[in-house]
Amino acid sequence: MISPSDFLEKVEFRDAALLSFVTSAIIVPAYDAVKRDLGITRSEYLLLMALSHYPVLTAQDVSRLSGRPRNSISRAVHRMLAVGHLARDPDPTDARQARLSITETGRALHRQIAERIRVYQEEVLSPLTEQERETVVNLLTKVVAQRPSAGAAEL
Amino acid sequence: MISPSDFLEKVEFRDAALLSFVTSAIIVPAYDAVKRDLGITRSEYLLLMALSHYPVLTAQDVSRLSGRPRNSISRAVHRMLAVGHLARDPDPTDARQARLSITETGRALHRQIAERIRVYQEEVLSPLTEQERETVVNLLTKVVAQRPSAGAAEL
DNA sequence: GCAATATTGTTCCACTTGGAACGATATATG
DNA sequence: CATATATCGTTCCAAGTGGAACAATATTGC
Repeated sequence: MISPSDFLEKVEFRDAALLSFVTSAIIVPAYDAVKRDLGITRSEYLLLMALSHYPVLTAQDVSRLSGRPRNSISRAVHRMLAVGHLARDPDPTDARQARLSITETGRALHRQIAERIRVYQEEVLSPLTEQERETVVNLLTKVVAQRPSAGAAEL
Repeated sequence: MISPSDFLEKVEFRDAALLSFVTSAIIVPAYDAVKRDLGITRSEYLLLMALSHYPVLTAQDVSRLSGRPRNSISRAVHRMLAVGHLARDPDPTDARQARLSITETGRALHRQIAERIRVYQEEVLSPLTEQERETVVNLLTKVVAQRPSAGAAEL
């Protein structure tokens, strides 16, 4: 039987493939679990996540921050408004945009989602010692520092 | 202005977010360029990639190897057959499955795609020294070794 | 101050995706 | 040997996705 990880050693861009494999091992199951159990799509939790770290954002801000297109965020905003996880106020200085903020129930949901993803992260990265993990984080941080505005995390 | 990378420092699962950010910075633009310039979808190049490293595979093999569902691979097989990048022969010992192999034009296309992705990889990882990069690769390899059959690379 | 241009958020649409069910074939069980 | 179960590849369908065009509003340049 051929396993997916055998494939990694053969591929022409092995380093990217390794990064992708590890990322997927965390993100994909976590994302599936969140969608299945909480009914939240990716755009929706990116929206909640952005708003739980910044008190007020426009939809455009969230789009740029998350790397999702504006129409996806627009849909997410409507769904989250409908279930009361978001508040939207017109911006008094610019009638085009609206000021979005997260509600307490939205924040609670975000905490649930984040905790769930964190559990997957810990499990996948458990083969590394504390120090090894810190090394990886430092080196990846160095990489990110060179492209602060690149495509955004495919979280 | 808030940049996506600022977000990384705040998120609850920063390590996964870092991995995801770096992976996306390579994979997403590379994938977009391949689709735009060569008209090849992700399932299709995963198919070509698998077959350029294993002489004969069934669609099921490719599905397991790539982590893509069987119907996606099925579609990819038909498209690649239509343009002559693939050959399909009935398996004499099992009429359910077919033996897939890549043609010379398929192999050439694969080379183009792989080279293109490799260029993105080199550009994004260029902030690391040779040694640092080796360190990252070793540590990620250690992580992968613990879950050889996990979800497969989201390449 | 006014016309040209840019930006925000939305709707529309074409496309990709992956789960589920299906027919055909193979394997296991009694 | 017959029936139940599993597997392969396919088709169907519902859902998510993102580009493009759009109306409303803001900003810029003359």
